[in-house]
Amino acid sequence: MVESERIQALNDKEPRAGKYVLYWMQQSQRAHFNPALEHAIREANERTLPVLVAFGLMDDYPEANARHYAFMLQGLQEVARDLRKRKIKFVVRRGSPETVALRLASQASLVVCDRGYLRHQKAWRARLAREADRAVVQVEGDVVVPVEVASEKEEIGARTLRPKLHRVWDAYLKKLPAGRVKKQGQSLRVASDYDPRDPEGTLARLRVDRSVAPVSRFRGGTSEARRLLELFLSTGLAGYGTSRNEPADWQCSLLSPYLHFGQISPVEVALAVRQSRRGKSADRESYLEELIVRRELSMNFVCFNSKYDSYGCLPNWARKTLDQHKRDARSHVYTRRRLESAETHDPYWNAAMREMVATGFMHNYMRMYWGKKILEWSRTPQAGYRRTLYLNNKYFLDGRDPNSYAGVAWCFGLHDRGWTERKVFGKVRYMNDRGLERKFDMERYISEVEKLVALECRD
DNA sequence: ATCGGCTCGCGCAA
DNA sequence: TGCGCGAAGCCGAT
Repeated sequence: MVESERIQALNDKEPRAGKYVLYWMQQSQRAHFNPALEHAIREANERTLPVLVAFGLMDDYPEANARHYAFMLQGLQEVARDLRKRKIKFVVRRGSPETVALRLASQASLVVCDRGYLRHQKAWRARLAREADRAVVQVEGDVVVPVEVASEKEEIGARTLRPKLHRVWDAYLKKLPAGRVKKQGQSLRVASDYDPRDPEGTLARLRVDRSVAPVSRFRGGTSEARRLLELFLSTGLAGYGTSRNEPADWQCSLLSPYLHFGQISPVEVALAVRQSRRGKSADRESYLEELIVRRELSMNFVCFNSKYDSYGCLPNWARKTLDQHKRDARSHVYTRRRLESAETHDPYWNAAMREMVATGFMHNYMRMYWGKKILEWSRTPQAGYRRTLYLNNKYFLDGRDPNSYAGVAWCFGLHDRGWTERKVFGKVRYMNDRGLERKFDMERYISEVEKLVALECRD
C-alpha cells in the first residue's frame, strides 16, 4: 500500500474510459519496490484494466553519453524481464519522454508517473498534466520521506533537516508488497520502437555522444544493485561508521549509480541496513545518515533552489567571500583539458580523476577534495564551479543526480559554515593533501585506482 | 597526539 | 535579543 503523501494529482482532470492504465516510467526504473508501478496496478485492478508501462528513450537526454545510456539500458533490460513475469506490458518508444507519455495517454484511463526533482523532469510532468485530457497522478518513490513532508522550504544544512526527517521516517520505512494484476497486458497492441531485451543493439541505434565509454566496474539493473547491497551488508557495514572515509577501501555500498537511475528503492536499502545484524548500531546509523539525511537534503536543495545547477545557488556568505578573493593569486591554474587528462602536480587528485574517468565513480571523500581543488586551480570561482559540474556530469554514472548538484555546491560552501579566512577560498572550507596523508593511506589509494583503471582498459 | 579557535545562521530561551 | 551549537577541516600551540 502506497502512502497517500507520496501520491499527488498533477491536474484536476478525471479518469476516462480507456484500454489501460498507463504508467509512464522515467525516474523509477525498476519493477520491484516501485510505488508508482504499484499504484498503477491498483488503479488498473479497480477498473479491471491492464497496466501499460512505457519508457520514452531520447537520443539527446541532457548531458548524457554512451556511458550513462549503457548503464540505463542494462537496467531497462531487467525491467522488461521482470514486468513480463508479472504479466505487464512494457514498451520503449523513441522520443522525448513526455511526448511519448502524451501519445499513449490518449488511450489510457489515467496516467501514473513517478517523480523527479530536476528542472527538465518537472517540466515534462507539467506539460503532460497540462496537455493530457485525463487524470495524471504522480507518485514519489525515490526518497524515504516525501520532500514536502520533510520540509516546505530550502534547508540551511543537514543539521536543520535531520531532526525533521528523524521525526517522521519510521512511518515511511515500510515494505511495499508486489501487487498481482487482475488483467494481463501482453495482448495490448502497442508497438515498442526498441527491444529492451537487447541493450547493446539499442545503444548502437541511438545517436548519442560516444566520447565517454561504458564501464565494466558497474553493470546496471536491480539485481546487480541488490547483489551489491548484500555484499555491503556482509562485508562493508561492520565498521562503516569509522572506516567509510578511507579512500582505498571503498567501504561503501556503491549504490549511488543505481539510486540515480531508480534501479533500487532507497526504502528497500534503508530497511535492509536497519534490519541487518551486522556491525554496531553506530554503523547502521552512519549509513542511514548518508542514505537518508544527506541524500534527501540534496532533494530538498534541487526542489527548492531553482538555481541548483549554477553558481548562483550558493548562499550569500559563500558568494560574497569567494568574490572578495577572486583576484587572489592561485598557486596553480589548469585548463579543463589538463584537469580532464589528470595531469596536475597532485598525485592524489590525479588518481581521483582517473578513477572517475575510467570507472564512472569516485570515492565519496575524494569527491570533496577533488571539487575543492578545482575551485583552487581555476581563474575564478564561477569558472571553477562550471568546470566541476561539467566533469561531474560527464563522467559519473550518478552525474546529474540531485546528489551531484548538492555535492558540487558543497565544495563551494553550500550546506556548510564559514571557516578561517584564507587565500582563494575566503571563508569556504579548505582541504589539502596533508589532510589526506594525515588521515588515510593515500599510496594505497593510488595503487588501487591503477588496478581499477587497468581492469577497464582490458575490456 | 590533542585541543582550541576560526565562522555562520538556525532555533530556542528569555 | 542573545546565546548555544553543529560541522565530512586546517593550523598552530601545547
